Amino acid sequence: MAGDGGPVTLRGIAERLGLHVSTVSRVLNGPTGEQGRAASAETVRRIRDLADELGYRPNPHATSLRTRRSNLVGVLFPRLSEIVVATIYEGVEEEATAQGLSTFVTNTHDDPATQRERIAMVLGRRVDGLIIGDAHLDGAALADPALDSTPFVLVNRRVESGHPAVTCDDYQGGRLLAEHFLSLGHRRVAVVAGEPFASTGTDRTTGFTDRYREAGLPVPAHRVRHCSFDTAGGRRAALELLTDADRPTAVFAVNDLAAIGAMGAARDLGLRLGEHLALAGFNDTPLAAELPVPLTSVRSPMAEQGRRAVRLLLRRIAGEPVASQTLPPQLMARASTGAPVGPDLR
Amino acid sequence: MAGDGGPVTLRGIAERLGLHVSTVSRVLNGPTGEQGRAASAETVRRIRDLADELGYRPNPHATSLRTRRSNLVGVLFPRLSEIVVATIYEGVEEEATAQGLSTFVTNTHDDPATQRERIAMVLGRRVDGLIIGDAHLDGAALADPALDSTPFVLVNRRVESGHPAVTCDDYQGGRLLAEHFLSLGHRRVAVVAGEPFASTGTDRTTGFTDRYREAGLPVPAHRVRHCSFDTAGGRRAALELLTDADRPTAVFAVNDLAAIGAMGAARDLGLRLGEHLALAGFNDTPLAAELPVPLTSVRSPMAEQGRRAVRLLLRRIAGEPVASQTLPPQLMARASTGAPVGPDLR
DNA sequence: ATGCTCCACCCAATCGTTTGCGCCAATCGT
DNA sequence: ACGATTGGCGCAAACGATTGGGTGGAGCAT
Repeated sequence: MAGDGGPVTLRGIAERLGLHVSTVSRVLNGPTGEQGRAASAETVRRIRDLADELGYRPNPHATSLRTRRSNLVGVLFPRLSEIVVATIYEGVEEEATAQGLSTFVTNTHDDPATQRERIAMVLGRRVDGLIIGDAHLDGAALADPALDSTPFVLVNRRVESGHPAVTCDDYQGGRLLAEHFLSLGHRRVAVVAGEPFASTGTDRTTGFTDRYREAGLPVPAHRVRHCSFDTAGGRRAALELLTDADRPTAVFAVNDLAAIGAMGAARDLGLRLGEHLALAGFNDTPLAAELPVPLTSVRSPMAEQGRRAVRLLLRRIAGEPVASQTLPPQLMARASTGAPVGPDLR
Repeated sequence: MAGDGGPVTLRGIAERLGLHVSTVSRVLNGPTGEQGRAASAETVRRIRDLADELGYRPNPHATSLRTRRSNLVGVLFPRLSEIVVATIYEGVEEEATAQGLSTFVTNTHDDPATQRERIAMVLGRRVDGLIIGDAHLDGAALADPALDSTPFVLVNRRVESGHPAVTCDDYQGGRLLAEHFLSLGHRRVAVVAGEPFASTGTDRTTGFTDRYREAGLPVPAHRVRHCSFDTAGGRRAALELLTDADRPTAVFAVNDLAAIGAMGAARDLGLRLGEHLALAGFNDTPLAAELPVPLTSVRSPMAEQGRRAVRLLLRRIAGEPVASQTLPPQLMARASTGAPVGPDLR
């Protein structure tokens, strides 16, 4: 089909048909419905037939150059190898594809310099907008003046300044878990809090500690431990918390990965989950339920966040007013959280 | 700085300087080194100064249109939410960035129709080449004639027809594990084999069973169970294998996720890992070591695969002859694999 | 003075589309 | 029968960059 001479262009089609390229362009861009007023019904048919006989695909570079619209969006994440992020991205990709957009996705490793560099890079690619999933609470990287001319929305993490974002209601998620721990009778609790620059971690932590404070059991500062979001960080933080003289009976790790690290720490200390120690994570990743001791976690709508972020961005690009959205979390109680046990237990 | 009138173009710079755009283009494209022969030293300086005072970034659409080179590569994976894949992609992205390329990455969910559609999509975006990480052994989706005109390489999975690929030496990895099980004295072993269309699973399986056959202990067909690559699949397959009358003493799951599913199954059956049952995975994902019972696994160089795939693709694009590469795996023995125990145990 | 070589630039075509405008013929109204 | 519509297309100018081919003048040797 596409055999002949190089890629099929509008001009190629026009010449074969003895028409002008502008006519062909109008027809091919016009609505598929019978009547635009692009050309006569007969001509329309001939053009359409030849176009897909030849497998014509418009050259996006030419189109973008002319229209100043690239149908490209840039997507920034700390690291795609984290399942939560990857799942959000799946939602982004799904919706973007549905809307005829392509995405440039890139890992910034939460490094401010890389963030700036990558923002510059996608902007250089002339994206129509960007979806930022690695924002730091202070919004530093977003202050780049180059961003003034390109619309963007946040996803996954929000920012203090209140830029439009789609996130899980992390604060509420933290409260849910606190509620759960309280109902189980845990009074001495701790938080593996993740990175202080990520709203996911801080909001979950705040929701949790707020609820505990309201219950008259404020969580002391030394029982809130910041750490990296991975297993290694969770492990270290948990180790410190659990070797404390006054060991907490329940630990909330602000994501499942950190929780798994905490499991490792508990194992090393000879503590059995659900018996000696209650442990909960966040995000309800597919692993949580399969672990030897199934992990209590808070389910957050990840792919949905991604889909909504795309739609939000589209509205921003269209110049419509937009507001942030938060999606409701859901508690998934499992065996890793049980009633507290007395200090006599070893 | 970029304040004034719209985006900075070559023409804008040329006009301000009273030069011709072609001169500016040559200077800005020329080597940074003092002496091309683009223009006088003085002119070069003036152009460079103004260009970065104004924050000039060439419009990639215009460049691509003219040069027929997009510096874009398409990347196909089954699903980015699998950590192995995501890690390979990190390698791809790192190297691509280093080489001045941008990537379109997309999830095909191992669905042939989606694969074809996505290939068409990235081709439509006029990528310079593609990196395919979701190939099926039969190479069906690669037969698309549209692919004839665009170079591509495989990563992660190879294909029967031998198209250039960068993979882990999965066969060798399977053998390593068989060796390990043999040295521990396991004679009745089983394989959670993953999807039959993915070379990763089949090669690991074949390596494993070959080694056992060589040891005079062929693994019967009913002890090799195909399943999806996720925890659910691993769980189901393991459940079937472990409820067999003649229960195997050791199980090799061809990836860590399936292994975790198998852990769930073992847990449900009351089997303790490393005591009643030896279990091993593949890929040595960061979780493996942190699990309550640390999981024996085979480490495969994932990011390195990605980096090499990019370099291989670049050579292909340049028209150089290329050959497939396999990277050596490495056994990481941990507590989940222990010596076999008699049938009396419960 | 003449012819040559270089240097430092400029010219203009081109990549493939989009889009405001204009033109010609057929049709319509009266 | 004649001016006014209108349908159906063609024209040409963009969009921003690259690149093969000039061109004019300075510098040099003869």
